[in-house]
Amino acid sequence: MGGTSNRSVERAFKLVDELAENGSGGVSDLAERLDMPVSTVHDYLQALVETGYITVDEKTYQTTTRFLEVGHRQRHRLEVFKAVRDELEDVAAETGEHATLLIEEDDQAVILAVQEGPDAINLFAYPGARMPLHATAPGKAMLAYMPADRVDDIIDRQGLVAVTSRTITDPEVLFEQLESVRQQGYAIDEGERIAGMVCIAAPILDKSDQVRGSICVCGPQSRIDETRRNEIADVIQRAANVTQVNLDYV
Amino acid sequence: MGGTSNRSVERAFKLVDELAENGSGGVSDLAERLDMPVSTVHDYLQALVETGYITVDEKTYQTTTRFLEVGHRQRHRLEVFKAVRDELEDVAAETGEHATLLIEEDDQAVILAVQEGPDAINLFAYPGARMPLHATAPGKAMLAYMPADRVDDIIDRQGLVAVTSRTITDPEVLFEQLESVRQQGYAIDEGERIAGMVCIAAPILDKSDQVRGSICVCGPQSRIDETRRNEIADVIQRAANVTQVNLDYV
DNA sequence: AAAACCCATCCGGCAGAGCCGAAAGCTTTG
DNA sequence: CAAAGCTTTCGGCTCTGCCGGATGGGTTTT
Repeated sequence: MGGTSNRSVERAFKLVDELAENGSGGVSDLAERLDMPVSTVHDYLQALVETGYITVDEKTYQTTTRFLEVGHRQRHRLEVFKAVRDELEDVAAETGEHATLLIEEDDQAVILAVQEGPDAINLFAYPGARMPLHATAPGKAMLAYMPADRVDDIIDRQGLVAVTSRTITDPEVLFEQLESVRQQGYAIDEGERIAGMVCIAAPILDKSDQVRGSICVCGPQSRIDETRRNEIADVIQRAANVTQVNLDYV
Repeated sequence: MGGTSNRSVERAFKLVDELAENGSGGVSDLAERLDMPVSTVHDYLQALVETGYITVDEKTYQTTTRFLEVGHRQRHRLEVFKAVRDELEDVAAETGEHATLLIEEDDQAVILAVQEGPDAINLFAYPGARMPLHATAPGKAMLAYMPADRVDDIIDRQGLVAVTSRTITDPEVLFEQLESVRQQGYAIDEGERIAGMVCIAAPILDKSDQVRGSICVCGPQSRIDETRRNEIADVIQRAANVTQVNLDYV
């Protein structure tokens, strides 16, 4: 752990994180929350406001819409996003459940887009939401198509942390499942991340068989029985295939 | 202009901006783009990666989905956003045009949400897009319900910059229009921001008559004649009223 | 296969920038 | 109107960000 990190950068983003996580606040309020000297926090907020990423109103600081903009632009640069867009809508319509697009980023699965019952009540599915790869259907779908040593590395770095009582924590079991994902063409998760929730996901591959993301459908266990699972699996696999074709045209 | 700004913070975000604006890049690539020493850029990127807002893949740096997440969270903390959501969808459906929700931030109008023809081809309407208040219907709708001295301040700081040949550049004319906005209850812009584009917008007020945002419908001039304008104005005013009621329940 | 080149990365000493205690302004509260 | 609680300013000491140069891996050129 070299710790080459630049202290100012670290602190600036600590402030951003705090504002993003727990909402707006005043100078001394934030100073206390982060256990920093008031004047220091003041200096940083000043600097951050000048960047345009933070704004003040009535001595209350908060994040600006610049984050939305940057996030949005990044998303548009990702080919998968463009390639999947229409498909995702279809999937949501055909299954009647939440359909999401995920990618892998820094050893985690991240939601890029959500379709149906937008970002409404669902606290777990919003753009930018991160989750462990091994504890979700889309994560497993992506792992299944990564080189084995890459998977080993991820397990090394992240561990197989249990999120619910059903999360896979044994590497053996994980590798077995990845094998069957490769055979079936889709992954499934039953309460491994959220109790009572079933997710079914298919990987999105490009023409050189690199994983680019995953399409996922989630719903309450009660609503998704054996036959519905097969239906859903069909729908998302078709969508993933179409996406793959689209990718080549982007 | 004291310039109290913290150099490290400034530089860190300059890098973020560059990556957001012109896409990913390597160390020396970015060093050149920003005219900074390579080793310095390397240090900053290192620090930024540690924050989780930037990621490296194959020596190529880019923004992460954290921006999406932060932007998303902010949006959810804004009451207007929640209050307007269903309405916006209805507006888009009823008018068949792009419907957007905007707020004021740092003397500018910013798009918070877009409905219909999602964030597709429309390069001008995406979440986070910023525009001058005086050159757009939603901007004028919001200005009309701000205290006069606030409007003066904004004109002082931002000026009435011409975006197209039809943009209002005369304060007198602007104030006249704001008056008629107050009488009609909605604002209109004909090619003042984008040539050939008509926008109609209604302000969203809370119970103490503070402006909280604006609902806007845009479309090509050719498609929106006199009668359609009135229809649209009715639809968005109704939506704005419902939103106002919703605001009290949030 | 050696040489030339282009990268990212490491190193380390110096200057200047970040740091924060203390004091000064502003509002709000009792 | 005093007191409390906030933001903001100030300024000198110290630490840290800075960047030229060295290192080394990787690729292309000769």
